[in-house]
Amino acid sequence: MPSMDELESRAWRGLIRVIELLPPALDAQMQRDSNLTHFEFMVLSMLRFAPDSTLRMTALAQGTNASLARLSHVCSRLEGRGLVERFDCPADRRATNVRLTAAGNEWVIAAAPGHFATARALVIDHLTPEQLASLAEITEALGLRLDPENRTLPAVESGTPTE
Amino acid sequence: MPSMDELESRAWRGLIRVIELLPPALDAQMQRDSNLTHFEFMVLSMLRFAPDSTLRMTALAQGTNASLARLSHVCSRLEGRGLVERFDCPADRRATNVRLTAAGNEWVIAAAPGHFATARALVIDHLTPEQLASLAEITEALGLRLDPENRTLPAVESGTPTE
DNA sequence: GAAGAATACTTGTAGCGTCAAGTATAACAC
DNA sequence: GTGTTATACTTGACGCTACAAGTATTCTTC
Repeated sequence: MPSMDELESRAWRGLIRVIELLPPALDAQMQRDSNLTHFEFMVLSMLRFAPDSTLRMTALAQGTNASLARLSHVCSRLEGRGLVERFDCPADRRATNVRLTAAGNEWVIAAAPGHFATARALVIDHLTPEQLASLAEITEALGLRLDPENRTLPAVESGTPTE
Repeated sequence: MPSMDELESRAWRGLIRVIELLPPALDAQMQRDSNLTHFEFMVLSMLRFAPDSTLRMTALAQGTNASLARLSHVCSRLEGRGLVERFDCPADRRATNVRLTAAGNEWVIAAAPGHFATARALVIDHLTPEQLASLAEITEALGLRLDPENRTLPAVESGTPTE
């Protein structure tokens, strides 16, 4: 029977706990201070640093670890609020581009400091440089394994090796 | 302007990635194999190891890192499926107790192996013992900070003894 | 160059979680 | 005892995400 030893169990329960508590905490701050979801903030942030503040839906979905359906809904809302705009991609007419509007740009810029402060207050400031290095290593390893359908990383290789 | 250095940024992005991807992955396996949410599985598991398979709602909420409202909804569904039953707590009539039914017990027991296998396949098997130790340390530190209203840790001070 | 397959989305529906409000009991103050 | 406050939930409405199905292009193969 597959059970866990003490160390494995501690790590697992700790991870689950963080996973249950961190997202609501991030959303709460964002909602309160900027009327945004944490995910919406990520979307706007990615656009902000993209060339011409524009990305294709697929690229944006990959960059934010989200499904296309989820992103589509979110973009509809953001578009309704005037923070982004969508237009057909001239190069590939199946695709649609999303661009940050001027209003959207101002909105992210205003939201960013609070977000970084929260990231520090909730996570970064409580870890030593060694722990930060471990966390980066660990989460990068897990990220590779967790991406089920190659949604989130540019498909550098053809396949994910399965057990 | 509070920004992040390279190491902080890697750790943060990695953590966010895991947080976005792991919960859906856990839910997907549970849903497919046992028709349960990962959270529902946690609820049933906690009850399974509680004395008399019974816990008060508050204790159960703390143990699963959830709000009382969320737990209440979930228990209603589980009760509807006959996996748990609720009854008034004789010691404190404000409180309600939740008990695992026989059917519920069988259901968790059947679901557990698949869950542990998934935990291994997605997380544990990809980490060295040192990384597991780091992860336990890190997540426990973060967990302490993340608990907003002291919901999730047993209130050691005021004491919530069962019955 | 036409059929079939793959890609890139969009949309509708259903389910789960959060928030706000409500009820009932207990504990405390005086 | 009585009034006030705190605790322990429950419930209803709303928002967000997943899933499934649908549409419109592009690619591939022959």
